[in-house]
Amino acid sequence: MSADRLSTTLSALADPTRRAILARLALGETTVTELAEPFDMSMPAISKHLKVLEGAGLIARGRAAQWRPCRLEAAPLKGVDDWLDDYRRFWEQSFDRLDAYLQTVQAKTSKTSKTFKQSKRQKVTKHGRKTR
Amino acid sequence: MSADRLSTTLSALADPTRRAILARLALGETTVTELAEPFDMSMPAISKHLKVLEGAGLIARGRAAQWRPCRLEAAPLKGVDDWLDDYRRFWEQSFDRLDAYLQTVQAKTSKTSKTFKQSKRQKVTKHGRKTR
DNA sequence: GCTGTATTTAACCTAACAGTTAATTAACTA
DNA sequence: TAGTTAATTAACTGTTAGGTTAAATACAGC
Repeated sequence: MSADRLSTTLSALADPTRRAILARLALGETTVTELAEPFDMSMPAISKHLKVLEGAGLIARGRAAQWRPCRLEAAPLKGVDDWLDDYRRFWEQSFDRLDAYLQTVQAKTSKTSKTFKQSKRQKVTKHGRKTR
Repeated sequence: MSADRLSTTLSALADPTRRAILARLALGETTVTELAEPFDMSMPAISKHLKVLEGAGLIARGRAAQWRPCRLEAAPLKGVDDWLDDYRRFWEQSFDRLDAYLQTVQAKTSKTSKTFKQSKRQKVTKHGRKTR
């Protein structure tokens, strides 16, 4: 019993139904019935998924009459992001090489290399890499 | 059979043994025996973990005589990072509120608020938030 | 071709996971 | 109080995950 926090978070996220639930909750707090609505699945099944998400600290549940409103708790996701940090350089690195290569190619087929100067305000490269 | 890519990636990452293997591979390519060494686990168990990682595209395997060198393939991790993007604001938001609060507190206990001006070169706040 | 080394495959076990239906709890409503 | 709605719990089922040991495969060197 009781795997480490990150393992619990990741295995909670590994299920597409649970990720869809989180996506819905990103739009705002809602009830179990409304959360269940898009899925071709029984209520108890949804209830179990919510329990898993709650166990991972990814949602919190309140109480309002017979409803149990759920809301997103994103804190554990930061744990995933932090873990990813150690690996970020691996995919950014390869894109950097690709960028360099593409610039070389473009420099050869173009009259002036100034055409390819990037704006300093640009936040994301064409390969979807974030600036940090 | 065949879950979606992101689910496959996340469930591969949900196991601490497999994450430890990736951490080792981040240091460089190596053999199965060396990967197995730190774990109190049989070789076939490690072999299965590697198969899962390979299935998720997180490692690639070469061949050199009787050895099968493994190397990290970080591309699927970018998929996780991209998925996280939609949620990043949720934890950053709460830290922003905390920052604001702390600044208010500090402003009250300090003579001059200029003390708290942040350097433009700073990449990460004291709460470990990345600038984007 | 035999022997040793690296690794995988096969067969098996157990526990956990994702789902079901039926019963139960909890709260509002008439 | 009886009935309705929201959600969970209980009990059960089939499948998958993660581990084991023993056997098989692949290659190198003698």
